Amino acid sequence: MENQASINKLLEYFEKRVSLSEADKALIASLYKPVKFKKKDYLFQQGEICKYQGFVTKGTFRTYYTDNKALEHVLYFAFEDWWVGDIASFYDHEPSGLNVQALQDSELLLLNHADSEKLFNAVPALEKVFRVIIQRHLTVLQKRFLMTVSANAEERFLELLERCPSIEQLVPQHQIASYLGILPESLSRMKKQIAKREKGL
Amino acid sequence: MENQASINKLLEYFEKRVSLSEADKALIASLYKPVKFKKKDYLFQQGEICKYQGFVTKGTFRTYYTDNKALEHVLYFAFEDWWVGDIASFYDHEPSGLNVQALQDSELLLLNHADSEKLFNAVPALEKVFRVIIQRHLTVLQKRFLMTVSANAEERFLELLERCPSIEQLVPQHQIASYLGILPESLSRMKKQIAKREKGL
DNA sequence: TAAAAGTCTTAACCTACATCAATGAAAGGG
DNA sequence: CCCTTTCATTGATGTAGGTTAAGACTTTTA
Repeated sequence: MENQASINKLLEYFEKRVSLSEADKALIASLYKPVKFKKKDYLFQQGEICKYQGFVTKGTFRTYYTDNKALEHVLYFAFEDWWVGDIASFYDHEPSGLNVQALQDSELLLLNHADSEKLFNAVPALEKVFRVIIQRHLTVLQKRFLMTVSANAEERFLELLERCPSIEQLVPQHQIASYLGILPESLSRMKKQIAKREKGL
Repeated sequence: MENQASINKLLEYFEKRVSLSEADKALIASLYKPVKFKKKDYLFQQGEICKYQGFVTKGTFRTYYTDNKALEHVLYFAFEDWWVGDIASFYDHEPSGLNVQALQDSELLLLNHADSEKLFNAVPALEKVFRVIIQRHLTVLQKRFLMTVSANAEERFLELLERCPSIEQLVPQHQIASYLGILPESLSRMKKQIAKREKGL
C-alpha cells in the first residue's frame, strides 16, 4: 500500500474518535512508520520486548502463545484497522509472553515508545482514545473468557461466526480451531456434525 | 472499620503510586464514600448499570457471571486493597453482564462517575494511575485466559495456590472451583488425588 | 435450639474433546 | 515442474472433567 494511503487510513480511524488539527495530523504522519511484513514474519516473539504498537493497514495478524508442551494458542486475530502489540511489554519494557505474526503479506504503521510519549504530550486527546481502546479490549477479553468457561466448542464457534462472519475466508481453519481452544481435528469433526444436522432439516 | 481508617488505606494505596498534595488528599477523602456490605450483598447485578468504582477496605468480593444454564462463573476475587466494578458499564453507562457480591461482611469506598470526572480533572496523575491499573488488569486476564486453554484444572489449581497461597482460607472451596472453571465435585476429587500422590512420596 | 440452608465428599456413569495415526488435496518454493 | 510443506479430513481409542445422586457435617436463621 502506498504510504500516504496507509497514514490516511490511520487518520480516518482517529478522526472517527476525536478531532485533530492539521498540525496534529502532520505529527501523527511523521511519527508512525509504515512497515511491510511477509507472510509468517513476526512483529515480535515470546521473550522479546514489544517495541512497537502497530496499526494494521493491510493483511492479517495473529497474536498467540506457545505453551510448555509446544502447543500454540491464538489469543487474538487482527484485521485491517485493528491494533497489534503487547501493552504490558510495550509500557513496562519487559519481555513479552506473546508472538505477533503476519498470516499473509501485510502492512503495519508502527509507533515506538519514545514517539508515543511525544504524541501523547502533543495531542492529549489521543491518550484518552487509547484508554478507551484498552478498556474495550479488556471488556472483549472478559466476554471471551466467560464464553470459554461457560459454553462448549460448538457454541463458541457459532458465536464467532456470528460476530465475525467472514472469519473462514480470512484465516485457515486450524487457526480458528486454535482461537476456539480446540484441535483442528475437533473443529473439522464439529463442522461435519453441523452440516449433517442442517441437511437433516 | 472506622471511616478515617478506610480513607487512610486508600490514600496509602495511591501514595505508593503517585505523590499527592494535602488538597488532593482532602478531595479524595471528600469524594469516596465508605459503604458497608453484609455477606451476600451486591454492589450491582447482571443487567444493572455499575454506578460505582469500589476500593475494598475490608472483606472479600467475587465478580461472577451467570450463564444461560444458570451456572455461575467466578471471573475475579477481590480482597483488601483491590478494586471492584465493571469498567465498561461504569464508563459507558450500559447494563453490566456481571455481578459483584460480598463473600463476607465487607466494606468499600465508592466513587460515582460524576465524582470520578471531578477527581481526574483535579488530580490528573490519578488518571494515569487508573490507566496503569487497567493495563495490569488486562495483562492478568490475558495470562488467566491462556492458562485456562493451555493447562488442565490441576495445573490451574496449583498455579492459583502458588500465586495466592491463602486463597483456601479466604474463600469457600466451591468458589475456588468456580474460579478454576470446574465443578466443586471435580475440585474435591482432584484434591484427594493430589493428597494421595503426596502421601505416596 | 430446631429447622433450614449451605458446604464438602464420594461413587457410578457419561460425554466432549484430545490423542494417535493415516490419507489425500492444496499450496508454495527452488 | 516436481518436491516438500501445509492443511483438512476421518477413524479408533483414551481421558479429564461433567452429571447425578446421596450422605455427613457445618453454619445460619427463625
